[in-house]
Amino acid sequence: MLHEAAVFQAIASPRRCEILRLIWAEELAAGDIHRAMPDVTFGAVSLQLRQLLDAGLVRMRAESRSRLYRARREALGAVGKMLERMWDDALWRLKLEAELEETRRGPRPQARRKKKKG
Amino acid sequence: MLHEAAVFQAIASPRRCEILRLIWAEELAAGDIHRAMPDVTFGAVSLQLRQLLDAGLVRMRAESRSRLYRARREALGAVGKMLERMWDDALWRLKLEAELEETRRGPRPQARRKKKKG
DNA sequence: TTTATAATTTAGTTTAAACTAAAATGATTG
DNA sequence: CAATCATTTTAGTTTAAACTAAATTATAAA
Repeated sequence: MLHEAAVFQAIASPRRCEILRLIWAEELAAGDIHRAMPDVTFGAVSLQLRQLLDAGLVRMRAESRSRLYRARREALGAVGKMLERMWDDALWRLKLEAELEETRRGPRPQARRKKKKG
Repeated sequence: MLHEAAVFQAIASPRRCEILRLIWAEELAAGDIHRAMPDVTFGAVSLQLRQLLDAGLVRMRAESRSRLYRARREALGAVGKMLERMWDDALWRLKLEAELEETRRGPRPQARRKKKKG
């Protein structure tokens, strides 16, 4: 297991958390990660990836011209579990927000109705 | 349970972690906390305490002129467990370091000897 | 070898956090 | 009430993190 202080420091940045989330379940190239966060430069993403790598929170392997990153979930231990819960909560919030939006466009149903799919 | 992002942010600072450690097992007045970290001003300590309070990581109660703080261990959940482990490790490191120091002043004993007290 | 692609690194800038010194608050004592 | 103590708050400074733009490295394709 990693030195917790380093882990806390690493995940304190929303940017690094977002990167971790992106490469939590799949391996992505640095460029893919950057495309998912177009509000910053490629350089900025690369620097954060380096920090995560130095902290031991992600793995990297070179494939042809690309460098593929993925989270070292096993190294994150309990912090990882908490990140997952946080991300799940975010999804839940989005879902909730969508439902709230729906209610704003029509009368609030008495009881939960089966949603029409689509 | 608290919003994890806020917890991560709060514990990312070594100063705030140190404060949490001080008030983990006992209630301390702001002034006591400051006396334990004389490298910063009272004002600085007070500001960090306010952050911890706003983040919901500590409780405060006023008693006479003092304000007594203590960690809300229950609110910290798994992060709290990790902090504890981190602090235990620190103690262990100190102990180890002391033993190493001892070996530098004399021949390394074959097996652990009972320490002379004082 | 030249050109293009993928990423990293560097140097300098912006931004935010932590801090200090001093002023303000609020309870307690004389 | 004034004086003191414990603490907080404010305004301004220092320091560190994140960022950008541009230069650099490394791989692959033409």
